[in-house]
Amino acid sequence: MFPEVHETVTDTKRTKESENAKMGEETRGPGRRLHGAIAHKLGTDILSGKYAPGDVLSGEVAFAEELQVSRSAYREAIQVLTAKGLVASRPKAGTRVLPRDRWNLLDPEVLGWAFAGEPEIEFVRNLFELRAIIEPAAARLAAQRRDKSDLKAMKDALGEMRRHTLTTEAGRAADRDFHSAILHATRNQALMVLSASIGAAVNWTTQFKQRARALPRNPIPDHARVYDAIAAGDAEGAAEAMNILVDLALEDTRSAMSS
Amino acid sequence: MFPEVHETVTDTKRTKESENAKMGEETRGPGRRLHGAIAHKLGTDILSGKYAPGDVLSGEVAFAEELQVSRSAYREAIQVLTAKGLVASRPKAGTRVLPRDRWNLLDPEVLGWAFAGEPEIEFVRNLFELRAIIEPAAARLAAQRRDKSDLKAMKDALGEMRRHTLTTEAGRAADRDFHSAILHATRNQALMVLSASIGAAVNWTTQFKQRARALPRNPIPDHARVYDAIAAGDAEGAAEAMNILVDLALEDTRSAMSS
DNA sequence: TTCCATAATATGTCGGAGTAAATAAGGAGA
DNA sequence: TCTCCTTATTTACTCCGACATATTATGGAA
Repeated sequence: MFPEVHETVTDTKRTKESENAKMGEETRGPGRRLHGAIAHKLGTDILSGKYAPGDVLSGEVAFAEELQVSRSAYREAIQVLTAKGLVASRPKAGTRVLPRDRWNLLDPEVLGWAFAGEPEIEFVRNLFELRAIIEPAAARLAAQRRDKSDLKAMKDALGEMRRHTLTTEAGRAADRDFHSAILHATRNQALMVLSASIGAAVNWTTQFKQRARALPRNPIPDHARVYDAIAAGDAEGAAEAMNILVDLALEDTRSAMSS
Repeated sequence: MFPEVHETVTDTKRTKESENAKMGEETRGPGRRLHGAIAHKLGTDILSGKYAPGDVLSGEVAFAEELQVSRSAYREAIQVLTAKGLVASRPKAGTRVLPRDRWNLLDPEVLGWAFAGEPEIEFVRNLFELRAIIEPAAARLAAQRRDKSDLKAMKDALGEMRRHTLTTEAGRAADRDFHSAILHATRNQALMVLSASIGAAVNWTTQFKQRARALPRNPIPDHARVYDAIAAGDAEGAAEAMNILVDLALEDTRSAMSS
């Protein structure tokens, strides 16, 4: 769609926001390819609700032209979105956004797109609920299966957490490392994959907390209790301590988001 | 690399296995596009271990030629695998298989590729462990949040299960519907997404059980107990009943796989 | 030996042409 | 008038060949 001849305004909602993309500049971070940038843009647009489930995107040629990219790059981006269950395309019918229950919401990249804008509070609650299910169970397994290297990783992360606060990136990284070490000690691949998703979500929600206000609570003692139970091989104690930890985090986030 | 002047046989491993693919025939089921077929082939090859983490695939032109497909189709397939965390490609360095902990193992399609061949028994155990964590918690939430339509869906699925056995596709579908209805009643998007993965895994493992021998146990009473507890709003009872159900399924699968 | 300019190589992007599939339109037959 | 089959048309799908870009390897100068 060359701006000077936009006579084919066949689709519904293109008119008002034609000051669109032009890609390949600010949206395209370093190291990210063009098709990756397109996928990121479309992904965030879909997750933010700009394109709702059931909507059919404009055709390949039109949309690629609109974004000022080649059809190849656009198509490769669409394949990415298709792989994550966000869209599906068929000849003649076009490319349409799939219903939400088809989205791979636990895909790390999709989660990133969801949190790129303002995520729905309901979805954040869902993630915390999942975390409240997974992590105590993981702590229980970790207490049964951990070895010395696992304990060392947890202890190191705990030490890092003592040196920084959750308001710093280093502190959040240490927090993630601690939880990641626990997941790793479960020796369960599937749980570890969830670790990537949950860890990312936890990271973003702690950023929320930081945005709202400084953290009132000192998280070290709660984490230390989890570590002690795992080190002692106390499965039920580890599960219970982790339960408390997650509940407190949920509490903090809830009050932060209501402010 | 024009076919009539193929004197440049620079790559390493083309010689011995040149009787390879030719795609677009038996591997390409109806409704599946060419790039989807390529992604399926490469995905199963990676999950089966034919390409191990760290391996670098032959170059685009060479591999596309080997599969007798265009570079475009091959590239789109690679984008799919990249989106699922199986591979990553960089200019000059080539496309290499990522370590296992980067794979999105809970992606339904990836799970399908994993079960296309003979899945590692350890991985199946991991999935059941995850299921044993998720489903009782889901049943607990479902008991608290279900409405009439949820109960009707469960009841219908239960009725279907009574009419068929798990040796038939209809019976397995009913079993999946029952568990899916419970997940849906939790009102938790993240849990529902896991439903797709777990449901698929359960389906494939029940197929395993069937392959080994006919099911000895009648699954109806166990399922009915879960339903009764959810219908009664008994959260702890639902969790406990589901716990038993998952344990029994694990038991059956374990004995079937050891035979 | 170290460092920087240069070349080599593989992925990335582009534009265009043609194929195949799914829907819509139209016409023949009942 | 309705049904069914044929035909058009639209759209995604595939292919091709070329060029751009990024990264590594190479080789020469300091």
